[in-house]
Amino acid sequence: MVKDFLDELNEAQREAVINTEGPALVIAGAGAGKTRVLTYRIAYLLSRGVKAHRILALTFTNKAAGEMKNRIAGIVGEEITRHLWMGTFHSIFARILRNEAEKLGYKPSYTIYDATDSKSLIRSIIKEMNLGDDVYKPGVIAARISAAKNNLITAAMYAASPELTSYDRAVRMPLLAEIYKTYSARCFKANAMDFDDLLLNTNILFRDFPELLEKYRKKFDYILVDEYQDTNYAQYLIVKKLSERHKNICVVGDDAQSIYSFRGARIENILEFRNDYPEAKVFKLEQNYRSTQTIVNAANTIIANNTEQIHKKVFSKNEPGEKIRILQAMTDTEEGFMVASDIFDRKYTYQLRWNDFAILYRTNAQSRIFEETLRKKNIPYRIYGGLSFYERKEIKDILAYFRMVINPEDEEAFKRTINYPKRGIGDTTVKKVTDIASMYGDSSWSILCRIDDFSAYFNESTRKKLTAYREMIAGFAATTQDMDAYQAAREIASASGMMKELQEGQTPEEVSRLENFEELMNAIKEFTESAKTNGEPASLGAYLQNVALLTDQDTEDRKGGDKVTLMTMHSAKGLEFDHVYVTGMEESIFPSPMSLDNPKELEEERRLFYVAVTRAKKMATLTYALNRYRYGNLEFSRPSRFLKEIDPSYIEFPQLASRFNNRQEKPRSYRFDEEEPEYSVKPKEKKLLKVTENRSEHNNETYSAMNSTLREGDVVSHERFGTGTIVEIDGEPPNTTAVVEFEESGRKKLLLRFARLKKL
DNA sequence: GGCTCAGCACTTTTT
DNA sequence: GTGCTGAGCC
Repeated sequence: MVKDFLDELNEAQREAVINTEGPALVIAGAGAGKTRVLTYRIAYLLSRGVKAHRILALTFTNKAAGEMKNRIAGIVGEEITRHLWMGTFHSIFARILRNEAEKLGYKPSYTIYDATDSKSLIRSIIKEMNLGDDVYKPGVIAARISAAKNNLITAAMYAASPELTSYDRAVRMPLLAEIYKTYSARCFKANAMDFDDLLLNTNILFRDFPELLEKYRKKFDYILVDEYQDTNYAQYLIVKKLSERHKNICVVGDDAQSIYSFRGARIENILEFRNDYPEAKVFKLEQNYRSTQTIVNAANTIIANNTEQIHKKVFSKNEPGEKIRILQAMTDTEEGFMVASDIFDRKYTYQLRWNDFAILYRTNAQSRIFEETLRKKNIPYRIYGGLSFYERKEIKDILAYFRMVINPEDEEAFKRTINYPKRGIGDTTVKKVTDIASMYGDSSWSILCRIDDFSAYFNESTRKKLTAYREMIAGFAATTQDMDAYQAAREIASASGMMKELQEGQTPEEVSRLENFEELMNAIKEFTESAKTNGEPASLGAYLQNVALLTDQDTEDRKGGDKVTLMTMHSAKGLEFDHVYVTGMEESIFPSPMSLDNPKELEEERRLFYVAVTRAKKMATLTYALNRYRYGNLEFSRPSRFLKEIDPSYIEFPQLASRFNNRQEKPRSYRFDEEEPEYSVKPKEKKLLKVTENRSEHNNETYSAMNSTLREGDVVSHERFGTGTIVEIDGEPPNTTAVVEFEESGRKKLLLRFARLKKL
């Protein structure tokens, strides 16, 4: 069996798999089979008798961990795979911190504050300190605190650092250290950790409790880290400490794909790996199996403009493939239509699925226009990013109830649930409660527990309402004690009035909120069932432990269906699509204006471009608009400098050719005129053309209702194909489909533009 | 206490 | 164009 899967690897991959002892650095170019090496290396370890629970594999996303687990399970079986310690840094160390929380003064039931919770807490601290949030911007402060934590700088260390504090004075935020201190204290009091605390506290745990460090050192015989170029200092140190004894540490990554420095990732970790482990074996995976030669070569010419990198020669033995297309649009709206029509045409010309296409952009704000244009063309799409599922208000609201039940000291959950649904406890009352709480250095919950001590502050009816709330939460804790997560969630949702509130909604937004709520319930149900089958705890508390660390990617995926993917270039990392559109290739967008004054940041933008282009398997299309709406008004923008960095021999400008050959004034996004794709439609493979009723002024085309006047057998003419006969019409408007047999060539063709048919 | 409306600020990427 | 906040009114 071992031999079987080793045979599927190339020389470099195999070496990286079987050299399991001692430090190893695997430099994996884009599409070079990085995940493959990781999974096989783990499978190989298991096949050599290493116990699954002694392997620690750290990834960057839940999705990566999940995929790897599936693939390993496919080789060695699910039962063994289940015992692997495989997950994101955050989830693995959250789990370890659950076990050891008390050492640091936390309870095992601690809550994880997500970015929204952190920001909201910071906002309220700023307010309490009577600082203007125009100077002390919560977002900026959250980023500063996060950066400090990623570099293991605690609040006390921060305040003691002349460098940091003088910087803060220079940017007119002298009290930042103070805010950081209060923030940390509040989190601690609320028995809550934010994302960065999970890593910071793990480090503190290992620093202050050497016997614990020893315990985990002995526990994990082999450590593997995926996407090592994206690790920050806190993560680096944890891994370094854990592997210090046996040094069986294998890190896999690609310095050319390091794109997360803004949130603390240090490309140096991978560049300088050999400084820490001079004896490390280095494996370079240079053959790209994903993309055409053109794409790989073009990407190489892009990244060659960077200075800081590990030398490697990525190559492809796939077909040369088509050139990279660069398309120009007059406006951002036209860019949207251009991309949408191009996808539409390609899909029906080449019989593709919507799944084969992805539209990538630099900022989430750009997604709106693509959503609109795709919708107008009835093209199904799936959008990632923006507000993630778990960040939606209705989801956070209901989760806040669960949090209150599990950890009633959770202040952010308290603020969310105290008056939602409305129960007559207004802002004034809430503020009084939280003020008293911070005065006593206590949680709001504990104030509610002895509310009658504060009759001077609250009149009787208010006290009654507060008590009713307290009893409701305490009641939930009691009644759901022996329930599984799903039963408990249902119970709390209906008894709290949340269900009723959601069901009463009439507007489309409210209906969608209810749908989201039901989706959450499904997710909880799934969690409960899978936990039960695996013999793991299925309680609400167990569910809550993971949920804060989930992103929507796993849930969105499940919806499935054949859809075009829309996402930022960042979130596209690790994915691949046949056809990729990299949009907004403009100086004012990409590279981001924020990066222009810093060569390092500019290099990171270039790596991001590299990542985006190398997502494409068959064809990459780069688009830009000459004018773009930026919050209100139209602004002029120039093509991105990155476009000029690609070796010209790999790119083409189809619009220019088209205009020339075809006397067409409009920029055209497809090369209809050059080589007509040949489609002899055999009866069984007949795929049908979808025609929509949408109208687009922009490309002066109408997908019209005239389809309803055409019948099978009608003789029609087409501006380019000549005359032909309709052999089949299927479906109801607006989704009518048709196949036409053209006389001229004697073969059947699918049409790109149904509306171009004229009945004769 | 709760609702509505006007004005404002915002756009880099996210575990 | 959007989403949040705060003032003003019921």
